Amino acid sequence: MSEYRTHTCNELREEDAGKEVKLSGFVKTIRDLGGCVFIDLRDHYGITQLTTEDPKLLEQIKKINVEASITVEGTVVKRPDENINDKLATGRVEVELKSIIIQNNVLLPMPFEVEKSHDVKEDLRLQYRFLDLRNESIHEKIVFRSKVLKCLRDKMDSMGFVEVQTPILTSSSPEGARDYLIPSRLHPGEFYALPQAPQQFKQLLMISGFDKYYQIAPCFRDEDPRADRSPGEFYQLDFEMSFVTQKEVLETLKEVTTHVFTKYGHGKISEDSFIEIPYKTAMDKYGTDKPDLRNPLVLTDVSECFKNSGFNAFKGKTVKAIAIDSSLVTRRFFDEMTDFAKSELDMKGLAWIKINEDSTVVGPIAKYLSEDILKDMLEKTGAKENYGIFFIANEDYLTACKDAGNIRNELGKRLGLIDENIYKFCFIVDFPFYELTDDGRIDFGHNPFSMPQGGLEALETKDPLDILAYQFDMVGNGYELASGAVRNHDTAIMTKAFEIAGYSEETVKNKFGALYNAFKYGAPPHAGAAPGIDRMIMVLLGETNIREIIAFPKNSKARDLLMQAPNYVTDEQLRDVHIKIDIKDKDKREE
RNA sequence: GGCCUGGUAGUUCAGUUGGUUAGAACGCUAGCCUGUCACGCUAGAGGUCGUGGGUUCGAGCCCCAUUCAGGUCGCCA
Repeated sequence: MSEYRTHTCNELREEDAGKEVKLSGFVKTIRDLGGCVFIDLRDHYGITQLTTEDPKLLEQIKKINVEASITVEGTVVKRPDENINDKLATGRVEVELKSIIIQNNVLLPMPFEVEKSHDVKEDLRLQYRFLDLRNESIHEKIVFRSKVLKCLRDKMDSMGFVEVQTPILTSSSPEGARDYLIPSRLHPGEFYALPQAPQQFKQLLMISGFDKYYQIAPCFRDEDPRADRSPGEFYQLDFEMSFVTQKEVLETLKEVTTHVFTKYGHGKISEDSFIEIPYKTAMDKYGTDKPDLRNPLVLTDVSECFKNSGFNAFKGKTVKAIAIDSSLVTRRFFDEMTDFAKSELDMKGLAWIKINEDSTVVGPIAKYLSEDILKDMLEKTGAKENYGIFFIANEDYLTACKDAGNIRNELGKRLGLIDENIYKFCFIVDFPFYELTDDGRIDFGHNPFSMPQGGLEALETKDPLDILAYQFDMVGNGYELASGAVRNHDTAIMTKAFEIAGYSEETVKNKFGALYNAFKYGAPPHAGAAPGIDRMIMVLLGETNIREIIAFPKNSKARDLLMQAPNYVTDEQLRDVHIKIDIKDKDKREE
């Protein structure tokens, strides 16, 4: 028997009545009724009500602060029928106290009430995260995360994957996100970098013949966070497979995702999930490469319709249309959407028309649309009586699509078109291999490790901007949940691919020396992907803030408010690693 | 780095057109209360209105700067 308890706070039931028990936990609330008192004792497992009428104990309880940790002894008693609380698993019994030991009282004022911590400003919560995590609902999310991690590991094991841990201290890779750097003590002036992903290691493991690798891998990127993007560090279910094509990787993603979302999701997986949508189609139809397919609205290209209309502002531009059933909205809805487009999306305006019940058409640009044009437009968009159509136009094709995508999302929200109780997944495939940079150069669109479709022949014969990559994302409910690729394992293709992007073979050798060299030793064809675990758990729980499902998250400036990192270090520490600080505002440095 | 929003009691917020002593709820403290489980009742303490400057007879409110936070764009192989 433990010195501290015979049972947890979630164990005692009616049939335990009469038992002498010992419980330990935190004081959730004290309800002092004068002659008797009730204490809700909370531990990791649940809540048990304690009670006493003993004057000596009543006196002792006056000294106990809420959230103190205590150990109590007492007798389990059945509650009278009229006092049963079915909201608690232990609500049919209570513990009649015999003794209380205060393990540690609360010595400072509480910064907030634990029971209401969810409503408290985030920086205060993070500063006192250890108290925030006592809150049952927040505590539960971390437990949930543990279950999902175990589920993922079990699933990967059962599918024959081997978990391999790869280095945390590694080398900086020049492409991609900004690295976190670690100065070397033994090698003055040299730096390690924290891995942005175990990308090169997992490819090396394929060359080592591990066939199927996975890892719940910490990844580090020194970029600004977002609500759905963890600051600084995050975890991926990183995996890679040999002798497979894109098809097998997508199947694996589907199997793992279906498994974990069926087991732990709060909604059903939609029947039509896991369809493959080419990147270009996604941009055309949804205006984004991470469409929320729960939203039934689609974009229609109506640029042609405006070519011969009298509305000059749209002439020669890309015009996207979104048709909505407007029978339940008023004129005001259209105006509010226009305001939204201008203020939130920085668009110049948002044109619209509304088709009345009697087929008359109203709206700011209605008068510019001839009968023929209108007929064509209704046919293309599927609009009819009691429908409205929004128009999004821009000289730049992609900007028009993206703006329209944002309008589509907002319409979905405002019209309540999103079914919160289902998950809809899809694969976005066929990402362009190259794209133009702002200054007109050709550069890799997504990542230089992926295989161009058509191989060497495509690189030698096609317009680079027409070449597609075996590169894909998995999207769920509008979130990018994974991305992956068939890797380029052929040094001839690799050299050519880099050449087109303006890099010499020397550069490739320098940048990816280990990989480049290893590919020369019978590298097998391989492919893989990496679902983001934090984001997956966030979507499983229906959360919109990724920090909610991380035990000790950094804030949106990548600061750890609890441990106060980053922070200044001593001059001696700096000397050890051969670093001199050179910042303008010297006053900011503390000794 | 840009843009948007916000910072008022321990916490969450309200605060009218710039006008007397800045309010509420919860929490906290003290007292009362023997069946509560959001216990109830009574009383009380608690504020440099983020910071600095300005306008004004007068600023929580208007202006400028600055700082912190959240969101977003850039960024994120």
